[in-house]
Formats: sequence, structure tokens, C-alpha cells
Amino acid sequence: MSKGIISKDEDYSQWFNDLVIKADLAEHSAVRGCMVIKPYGYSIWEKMQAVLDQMFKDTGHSNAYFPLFIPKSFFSKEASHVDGFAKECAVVTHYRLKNDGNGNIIVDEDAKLEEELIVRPTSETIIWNTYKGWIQSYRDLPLLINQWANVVRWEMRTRLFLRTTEFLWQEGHTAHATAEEAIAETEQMLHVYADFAENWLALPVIKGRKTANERFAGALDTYCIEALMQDGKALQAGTSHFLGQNFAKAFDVKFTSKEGKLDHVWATSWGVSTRLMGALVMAHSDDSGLVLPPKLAPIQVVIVPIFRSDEELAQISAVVDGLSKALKAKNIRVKYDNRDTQRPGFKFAEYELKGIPLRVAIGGRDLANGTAELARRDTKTKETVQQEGLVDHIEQLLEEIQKNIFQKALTFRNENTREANTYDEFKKMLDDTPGFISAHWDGTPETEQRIKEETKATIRCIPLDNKLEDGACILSGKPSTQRVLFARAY
RNA sequence: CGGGAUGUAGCGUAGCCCGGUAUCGCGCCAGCAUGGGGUGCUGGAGGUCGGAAGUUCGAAUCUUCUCAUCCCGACCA
Repeated sequence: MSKGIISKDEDYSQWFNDLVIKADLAEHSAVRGCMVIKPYGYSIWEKMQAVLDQMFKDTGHSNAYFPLFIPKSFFSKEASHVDGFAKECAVVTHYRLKNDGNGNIIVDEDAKLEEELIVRPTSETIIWNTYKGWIQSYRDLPLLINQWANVVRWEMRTRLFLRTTEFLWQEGHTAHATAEEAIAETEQMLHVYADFAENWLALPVIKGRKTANERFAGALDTYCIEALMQDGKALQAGTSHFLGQNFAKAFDVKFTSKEGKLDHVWATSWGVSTRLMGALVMAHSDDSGLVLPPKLAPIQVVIVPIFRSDEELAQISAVVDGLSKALKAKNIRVKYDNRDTQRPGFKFAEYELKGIPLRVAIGGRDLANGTAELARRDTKTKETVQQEGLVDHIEQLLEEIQKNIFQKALTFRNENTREANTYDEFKKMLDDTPGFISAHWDGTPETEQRIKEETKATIRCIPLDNKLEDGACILSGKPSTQRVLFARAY
């Protein structure tokens, strides 16, 4: 176990907290519920952004930027939307401070805003208000826009990366001529998210749809990807919403079709946030620290020299120099840590804590033998290999580590996905063997609500690839045609 | 917003019951040794004890008020 990190078996949530802080991803700020994302954590987020951004562009989307502030009146235009967010909005009421004469800075009551401004909890309203001016004809459609932004949701209780008052995310907002097109877009983006989660984060996810209860405020249908964390709790890793014509109607966005008919446009919105950082940490890491999938690791290979003298360091550096160049030529992100202020053992522990996938150690012995020591972060295994052919070997290993991390998470999820056929069985599983529970449900919000109240488990999703199967609801006993996925969730 | 707890150096803590100017560890700085898994020794720097008021010759310690944070619940895409 690493210094200062509690074992994840002892206290999972404390382990997560320790890890985020010790691995230097983020820290609590002076502002309640808001975190400072530190350079190392931010560099991982930047990699996520870069990959996702390219995926969005490859599917035809463009980036734009809309205001942080939204006039309060915009929120009242879509009834269910305001219901969903009203209780967690930060509101700007004044635009000036003044000195009260006693050396205190106070709000200048003379500077009250005519209309309060809401700090965006999400941008549908300001964006749809804007789209009204952009869309007149079917020729203007589809409109495919994404925004990278910060949003604020005044949550009662926060946790680093998983639920912070302010967080970073991207939100896509698209407009289409037909419902079919909008649904196709919603599904497409869900697949983009799933692809990203599985192939980059090495995080296996279940693609599915939310029940009416769990749907986004203002959506007709909410799709999601759900992941399982190592403590058996589920985490919603991304959502994609089919908004129907709700926002177009609320903001009066109409277009003239090819046939000359006037109609409201069809909308989608979709987003992932810095919560993915939390998912990344919770899904793969261990008591020694982070375990980063190579594709997202800011540093993929770290080289640590082991030396007794400046002369020896110079000799090692000469070898490392060639190795570094060859790795960089293959676009492998490599760092040579030749600090003489820290000892090798310290560096080993530090890079394990930070989740660097591969460590190469080269010392005097290796110079003599033409070898290097390779240590994998994911398996914590070490091997001594010839320097010759090392670059290719490292390249292969990185791919293997990426696969292995995914496979491990997938195996974990499979082992912790169970079927329950009675309510007693269901409750026992929740307490004894947390994870996804596949069970029959009668399809009513009342049943879902009661299960939630009694067990804290929610329906995470109705999986897209669900097979139809006759059964009886675990609570009501009423007939059901398919199983849905339950879990306690973050 | 209800229930519980905690605020002492950058971090983690002892001291508080029973008042006398703050303990230890990590980290930090310097030197020497060391160097294939968080190195050892020696020396050093660093504290308005969350804040305010009160009791007292004297308050980290007792009293009152206040602020903040954390945990449980409620709340929550």
C-alpha cells in the first residue's frame, strides 16, 4: 500500500479521496464544493477532451461558445426543465460592490439587476434561444454544435470529480428536421461515448435508456452509458437525450421544410463531464495508486536511472537519450526522470501513485549487460529485457496493458452482474454482493420509486441489447417482458 | 435543512477532563554518508492553538457567542 492512502477494502470512499489528492489530480478549494484541478489531473482531462473533440468533429459537429449567464425568464419556458434544475441554481442578483465606509466591501443594493441571471446548470435554454435566429429553413439543418464549458449545480453534498458544485464538461446541442434524424443523432452520440469509454478509458459500459423517472428534465428519451465501479456501485458515465420538439416549442424555433411546411425542429443534447475522471480513478486504481490506461496517460513510459556517480549517470543518460528519441518517434509519451534529489525507490513509488503504465529502470548492471528493467503498473510485474528491440517491446506492452485494464474491468463487471428473481434475493444481493442486478420490473414509476425508497437501488438503465423474456416484477409480481438493470449508484 | 463530530505548523496529531505560553511524526532547509523499492545520522526553520467576547494574576485548556469543515440522513441526470 502506498503512503497516506487507506486501503480500498477498508474504506472505499476514503481511498478514492486519498487517491485523488495524493496522486495530485485535484484538491479542495477555498470555495465550498468546488475543487482545484491540479496540473496532473488537468493533463488527463485535456487528453479526454482532445480525443472526444476529434470524435465530435469526425461526426460532423462544430464547437461554439455560449454565455455563462442565462436570464431567469428563459428557464420558465420549458416547464419540466425548470422543475429539474430550479433547486440547484446559483443566481446573480447584483453587478457591483461598494465600500461601506468601515472598510468592509458590501453588495451595492443600488446595483440590483432588473432580471436575475442564472449561472448555467446546462445550456439548453440559452442555446435554443439563440438557435431561433439561426434556423429558418431545412437548408439550415441539421445544426450540429458542441460546447466545452463549465457549469454550476448547487448540490447539497459534493465529492471530488463525482459531484462538484462547478464542473467542466462538453454539451452537444443539435437541431434536426425530423424525429428520426434526431433519434439517430442521439443514438450515434451514445455510441461515440461508449466507444470512448471502452477504447480510451478502458471502461466497459452498458448502453441503455433511462426510465421516465430518471430521464433528463425536458427530454422525451434519455440514453446513457453505465459503468460499474470497484465497490459495486454504478456510475453514469455519459448521457444523450432526445428532446423531441420541447425546446423548439418553448423557444419557438421553426423551419420551413422542402415541401414548404412550417414545423418545429427536433432536438438532442448530450454530455460528459469531469466525472469521467472519477470513473477512471474508481474503475482501475489500486492501493498503490492510480492505474491509467496507456492511451490516456499523460506520461506512458517513465525512465528512471539508477546511478552512483555523475559519470555513471552520464553513461546511462547516453543510452536513455537514444531510447527516448526512438520512443518519441513512435509517438510514445516518455519522461526521463534524472533528478538526483530523489532516490530511485521514491521515484518508483511516486510513478506508481500517478499510474504511469510502464517504468523502465536502467542502472550500472544494465549498462554492463545491455539490459533494462521493465515494470508494468497494471500487473506490478517486472522483467529484465535486452535493450535491443526494447522500443518495439514497449510499444506492444502499452497495447497489452490497455487491453488488460479493460479486460480486468470487464471481468469484474461480469462477475458482479447478477440476476435476481425475487425481492428478497434482490435485497440480499444489494447488501452482500453489490453490483448490477438484472431483474424484472412491471414498468411503473410507482414500483421503481418504492424499490428506490426501500433499497436505495435505482434502475440504471434498460439495456439497448436487452432480450425479451417473460417474467414477473420482483416487487409487484405483475407480468414483465424484460429485465432491467438495477444498482446503487453514485 | 435535521442528527453527530471536528477545528492546534504545509499535512496528520498529543495536550483540554484537573488553567502556568504547545508534543510527536511526515514534509521543508543545511551538511555528511548513502543510492537496484518511499535511505540514515546530525543540525535548523516553521504555530495570532478557527474567530470574538467573558472569567482569571495567567486561557489551547473553563463559559458564551460565532464561523468553517467533515460524516450520516434528506436532496441530486
